[in-house]
Amino acid sequence: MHMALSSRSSFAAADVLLPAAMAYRQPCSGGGGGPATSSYFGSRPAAPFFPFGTAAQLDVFECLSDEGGAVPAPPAAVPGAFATPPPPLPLMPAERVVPDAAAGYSSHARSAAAAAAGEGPPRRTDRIAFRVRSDDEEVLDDGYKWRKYGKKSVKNSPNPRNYYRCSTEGCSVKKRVERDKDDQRYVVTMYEGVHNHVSPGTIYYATQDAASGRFFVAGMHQPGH
DNA sequence: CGTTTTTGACCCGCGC
DNA sequence: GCGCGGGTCAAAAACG
Repeated sequence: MHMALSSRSSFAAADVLLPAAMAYRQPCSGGGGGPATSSYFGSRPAAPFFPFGTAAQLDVFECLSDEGGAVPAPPAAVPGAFATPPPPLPLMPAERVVPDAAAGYSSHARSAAAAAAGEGPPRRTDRIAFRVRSDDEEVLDDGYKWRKYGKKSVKNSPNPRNYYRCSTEGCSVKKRVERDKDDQRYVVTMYEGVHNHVSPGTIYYATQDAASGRFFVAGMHQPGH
């Protein structure tokens, strides 16, 4: 069963959401105040992926980082991103969600990843988490094809956590999805790793300007296709 | 028929 | 050393 790849008309609002996603992501890596560590995009200018989808559902968009901790969604102007997103958000204090998620994941994900990869070294993986409002849809369509490989109930949450892996061969990007334990209306999605390929769904893609580090929507299809 | 989901077992690191 | 919590594997079932 495939997710809502086509069951939902997510394209209509995508032009709005894409900028939004990107805009939020930039501050995401910086950690809202600390030295811009650029944990995610900054260090990996490659394969883009967009953790969002089902446009209509995206109500609140928060970004979490495994090192900075909470990164409250930047309310207004985001330098660099083209269009300032129109999100009427911030009703949710990010501090509540992040510590839990971030702490838990950073410690365990590391060991687990290391074990799985068979390499002990501090192989830092790009990890990014989003918390979006989605009442009925759990798995947001981000254009990639995911294969579920596990499901676990977590200690401090009544909701199970689902584990997905990118089904594209050679791509080891993982993603875990769970409903917010406090707000069942929200879904926390965590991505780990970077896709080594473009979206099979050929949704949107973007390019990053090496000099400025900014992102630009380059089109609707893969380059050269 | 190929791919994905399901689900329990297994494994591993960490804290006590 | 042991138990707990969390992440992954793998076999079988389900699905399109």
